[in-house]
Amino acid sequence: MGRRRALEYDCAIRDVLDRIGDAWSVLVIMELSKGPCRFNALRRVIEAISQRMLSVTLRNLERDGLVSRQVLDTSPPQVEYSLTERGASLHGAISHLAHWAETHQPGIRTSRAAYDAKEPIAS
Amino acid sequence: MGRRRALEYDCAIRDVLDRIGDAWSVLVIMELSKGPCRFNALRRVIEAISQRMLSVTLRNLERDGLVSRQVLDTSPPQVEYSLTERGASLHGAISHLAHWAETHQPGIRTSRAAYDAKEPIAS
DNA sequence: CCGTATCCGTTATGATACTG
DNA sequence: CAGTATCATAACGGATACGG
Repeated sequence: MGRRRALEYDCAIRDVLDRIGDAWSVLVIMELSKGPCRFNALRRVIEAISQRMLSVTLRNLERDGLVSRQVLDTSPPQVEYSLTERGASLHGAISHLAHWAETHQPGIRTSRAAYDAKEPIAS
Repeated sequence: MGRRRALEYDCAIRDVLDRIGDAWSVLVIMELSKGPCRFNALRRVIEAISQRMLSVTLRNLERDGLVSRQVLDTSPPQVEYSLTERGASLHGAISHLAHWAETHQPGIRTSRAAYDAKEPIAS
């Protein structure tokens, strides 16, 4: 079967990872932590994201109360997204992990290279 | 295309989430943080994990230098897994996120319920 | 401008069977 | 006990076209 929800496992951390473990949520949260942003503006910044995935990602974040959606009453209707207080606090927790990642990335890359060297593609 | 590596995005946090974002890595790290454990013992504890996924998960964690693998010279050969120092430090970073998750889970569930109530399955 | 709906290829993963 | 190989399948995500 697919990957998601392999186990409910009433573990709070799973709830969070199911949300931010995907490819885009973290990037969106990071971007919104700089300030409110409109849909297409986000698209331009994250550029590689498809319209569909940005839409899905934002909807999920909004559903969890991490992002708020504000429809502006302008001539071409605009929609502005921003982090809620909860989203901002999550951003803090993520930053902690991001700091760990930056600190250990060199070591991890070294480990990977060493591991791969021992197990060549062909046997 | 598939889900993984939608964007390389030279962002260290992605490297970490690509590793621990999956369903099992966090559970394995959590379990090993309690102390060394053998393969089938892990299987029993995490119970819902398939043999294949435990194998794959452990291999990836080992590749990143987060887990060490020790073959014991016993009659039926046994293999003991344990967190490396790096793995232990990641566990610390995860714990921080886990704490956030536990703190905010009730609020998130409330938000989800409210959101879903507004958008019924049938329109 | 801001999305949603559909189609469809790619990938992750469980089941099963087999090896050391 | 501790894995690996193969297969089938469900889920993910991009492209595209359309709607508000």
